[in-house]
Amino acid sequence: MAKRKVSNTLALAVLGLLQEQPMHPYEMASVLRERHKDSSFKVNSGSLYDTVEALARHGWIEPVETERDGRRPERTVYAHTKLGQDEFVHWIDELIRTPVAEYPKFMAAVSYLGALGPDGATDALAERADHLEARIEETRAVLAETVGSGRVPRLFMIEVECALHAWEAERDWTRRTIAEIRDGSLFWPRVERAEQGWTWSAPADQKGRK
Amino acid sequence: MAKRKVSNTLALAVLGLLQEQPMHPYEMASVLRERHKDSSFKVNSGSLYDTVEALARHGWIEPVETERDGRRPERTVYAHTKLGQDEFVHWIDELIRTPVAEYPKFMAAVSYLGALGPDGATDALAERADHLEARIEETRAVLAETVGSGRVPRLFMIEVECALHAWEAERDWTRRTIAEIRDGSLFWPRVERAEQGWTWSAPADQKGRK
DNA sequence: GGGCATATAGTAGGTTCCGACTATTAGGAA
DNA sequence: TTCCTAATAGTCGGAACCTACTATATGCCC
Repeated sequence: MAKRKVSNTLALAVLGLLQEQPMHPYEMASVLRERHKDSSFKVNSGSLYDTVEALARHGWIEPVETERDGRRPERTVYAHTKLGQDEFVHWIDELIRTPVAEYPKFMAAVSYLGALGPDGATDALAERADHLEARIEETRAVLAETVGSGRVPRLFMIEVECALHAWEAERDWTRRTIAEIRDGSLFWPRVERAEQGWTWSAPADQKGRK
Repeated sequence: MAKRKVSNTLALAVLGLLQEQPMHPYEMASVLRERHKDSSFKVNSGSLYDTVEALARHGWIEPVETERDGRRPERTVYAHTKLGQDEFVHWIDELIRTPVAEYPKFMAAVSYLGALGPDGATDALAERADHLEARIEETRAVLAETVGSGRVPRLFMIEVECALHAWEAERDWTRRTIAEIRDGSLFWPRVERAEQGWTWSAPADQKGRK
């Protein structure tokens, strides 16, 4: 499978918005924020303008007019093309169908959880769990006042439910891990420098060596 | 909180490895792969050399010798510094403690799940669920032959358990969503262009308008 | 013992991405 | 009226990142 011409997912958001109506980049950013889509897409003005240009280069969108309001900077309004419309659907299909490796920062840190020691680790994990809890509450509130009130169809906010589910899972894992460190079921080896590489203490009678 | 000098998590991996012993970049990559850490860190030789250079620039690591074996390219061996050691622990603590926004590609695509239509969506989601299932099985196998056999302490592979948990959650959400689309409990509005913006059909008697 | 795949070690070059900045207008406080 | 802030609209320079490539050495199959 050949690599995508434009791989930034912000491009997906742009294509999505232009399915509805022509827009200029600044408006795209505003609409995305209004609809809470800025939790699924990193909406950064620098990236946005780059992305729009790249999409135009490849013929997936095209400028339809440039307006100027007083002495404000000129704005270029873009519309999607037939090509862009097809690509939009194919891209979504591919992204849903095929999981790709991602490298969340948390996973990287958990890799070296050992470096914090059992107390440092439980402390840091506990704080994370609290932050996650707060974020989960906020998200639930957003869902309640949009989908819950019938103002927005549930399908249009489905990614928020998906994210919510992921955070809940992360919170649960975090809490469970804290508990396992506390009650000793996650054994904490003491690593020591040996003449050749490292040795670590083992839970029962096992001894390991790298 | 001031921004980190080097924010690439690959730098965390480098610091982690150098806590054990001095190494040259190529060896770091090999060791990371050996230990299955390449699922938490994107190990790319180009990025690796850049990252190592950046760490050296900031004084977190330093070159200790350059060797040459026959006519092979020269290799520079690096060691961590006191600064790098402190930074390593602080960085991990921060990453664990404070969740940061990330933008997985799947979330972006789910945002526009509607574009696939109910049948296209269930089809794509089902394929994803199968891929996830396969990945989960593989990961379990890896855990069994390392931690399960007592060759590696569980703490040293804890990030693999964390990832496993996340994938299981994603698989569950995916399966549940497929079921909800099929049985109609996730209502699929038909969106239509109106004179001003868009209208969509509503499940019961509700009507919405953006 | 010739050829081919793989492991070793790193470089080069370009694209993408992002934070920080510019400049104008509108609205309200004082 | 003037000052200050927020909103509007976008630019710019540099860091990060990744792909593709170079070049040597080694093992091994036939």
